[in-house]
Amino acid sequence: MAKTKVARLDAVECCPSVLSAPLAESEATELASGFAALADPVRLRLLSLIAGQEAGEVCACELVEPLDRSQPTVSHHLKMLFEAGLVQREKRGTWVWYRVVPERLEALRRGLEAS
Amino acid sequence: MAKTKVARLDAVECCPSVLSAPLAESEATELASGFAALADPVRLRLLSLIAGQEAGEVCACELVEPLDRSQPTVSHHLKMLFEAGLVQREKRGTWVWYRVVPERLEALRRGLEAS
DNA sequence: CCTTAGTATTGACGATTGTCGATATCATGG
DNA sequence: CCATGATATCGACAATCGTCAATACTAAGG
Repeated sequence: MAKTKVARLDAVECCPSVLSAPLAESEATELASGFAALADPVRLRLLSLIAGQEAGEVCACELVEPLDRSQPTVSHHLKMLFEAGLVQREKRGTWVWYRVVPERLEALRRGLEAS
Repeated sequence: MAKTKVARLDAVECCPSVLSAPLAESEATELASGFAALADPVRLRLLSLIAGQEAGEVCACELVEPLDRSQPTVSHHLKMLFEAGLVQREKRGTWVWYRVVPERLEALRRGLEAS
């Protein structure tokens, strides 16, 4: 991807930035909901656990114990991450496998970029 | 709020990343509180309004009207941004002037960086 | 079928958040 | 001093959030 050439265009069309004033109310609401998904330590650790896997994915069954939270609580946070577009999930038999969506993280990261 | 002393001081103190697994609980809590400060549309618009000033700073009196919120509400959000280290404030006579702290935004941005 | 096991949902609870009106604090200019 | 105006704090309220126990759902193996 020739990113340098189209970088500005993408930034303008695809993802509003905090530093590109003035931020419209709808853009602000959209960005804020993304950051809200990151505003919890359990969810951040979930992301880091999933992203840290060699295979790029991990079974939900391996995410309960290291977080020291109940299974419903972990399931709840995984759902929030999924609905925020930060992780993707795939059911295989009894198990559900999660992987991060780097593009979504990148979009939020660009929201904090200095113009 | 003294953090427990850690061997890899630089790596831990400077900027933990979501994608640098595993994210310790204290690091996750620290990062999450930063993102929580960004998880509100009013605060994002405040940041964009302050950052968008030519002079790099703006009087608080100019921030109430464009946000369509009461003065106490805006003051409340400015306080949260200040306590999160995202803005700096300076009192000059009756007025208070705000400017963004780019380093803080940058630190949070790096928290979302791929490895 | 029935049991087992992984995952999701429900219902409840205390804690936190965003909001505003009322009020306090503070600096300035008569 | 006092009056004015900018900013911060307080008190209250509804709404949302994080959490867990209980339970429902679902796929696999006897």
